[in-house]
Amino acid sequence: MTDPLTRQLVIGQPFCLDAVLEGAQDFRWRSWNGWHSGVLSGNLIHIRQIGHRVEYRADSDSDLDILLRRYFRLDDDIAAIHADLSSRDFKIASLVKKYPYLRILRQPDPWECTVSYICSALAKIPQISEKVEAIAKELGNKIKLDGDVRYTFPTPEVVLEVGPGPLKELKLGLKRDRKIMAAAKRIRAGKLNLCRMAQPQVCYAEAKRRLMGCDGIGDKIADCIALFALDKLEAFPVDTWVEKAMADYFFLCKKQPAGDELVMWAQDHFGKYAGYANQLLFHDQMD
DNA sequence: CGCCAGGGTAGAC
DNA sequence: GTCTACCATGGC
Repeated sequence: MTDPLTRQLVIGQPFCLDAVLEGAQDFRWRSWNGWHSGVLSGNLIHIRQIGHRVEYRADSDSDLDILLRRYFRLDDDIAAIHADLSSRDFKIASLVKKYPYLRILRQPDPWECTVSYICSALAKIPQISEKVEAIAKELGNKIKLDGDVRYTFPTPEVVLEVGPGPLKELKLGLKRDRKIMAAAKRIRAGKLNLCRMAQPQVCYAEAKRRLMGCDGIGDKIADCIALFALDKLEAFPVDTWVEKAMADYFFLCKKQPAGDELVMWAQDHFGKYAGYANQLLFHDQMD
């Protein structure tokens, strides 16, 4: 093992790491000794912002610049996205001004994202985080950086190999253990190819349909996975918070459509970046 | 103790 | 299509 490396990533656009990670829909970031500690694609990474750059430390020789640029979606023209959303809706325009640094992340492991959102049902954010971390600690590999100890997230193969016992013992609740096993089986059977679904040639509708083919994955969880890990920016996850925000801002005097109808209304109203609008509405409710 | 929480499902109308 | 009970655990 080589010594840890310290590098700096040049951002080249308005960016605030603390704001990005605070609003991030990724449950694996921790504070550690003045750094943000996270596990990305099996790498333990420490990051912090220095001026207009992001400084990071990691053990890997692999090109983490590319990984982080993809993760933070620095390839998005965020100014153009904000302009497009603002021109479509007055409320969203005000939220863009209020939270200019909020971003969607492109999570590198759609399987981890899937398990995370299966864990998210009827749970608070710290509880979701604890469940995901418990799974990693139980079945992942230990990784260290400086004095920090974390765990990689186990692949579906590992989850299948150890069988249903370990997840059951974690007492995840609401049949979450069985739902995770079921999703892993669909991946093994080739019925759920998450990596292929992350490609642009697989459209949002197909990705969502395939995700919902899993027992325990409905509209909301499918939209979360599509938005945060499968690069489908028109996805619009409707949870209790977003539903309330929509009722307050857009359906005060009208009857609010339910389920899929509301998602389609949002996609028509907000356009191809509906996911960013969703992120703004959700974050504002949390705030 | 009672209540509710980033959902999903099956069974009842 | 819409409503309801149920699934389980932890925090308040």
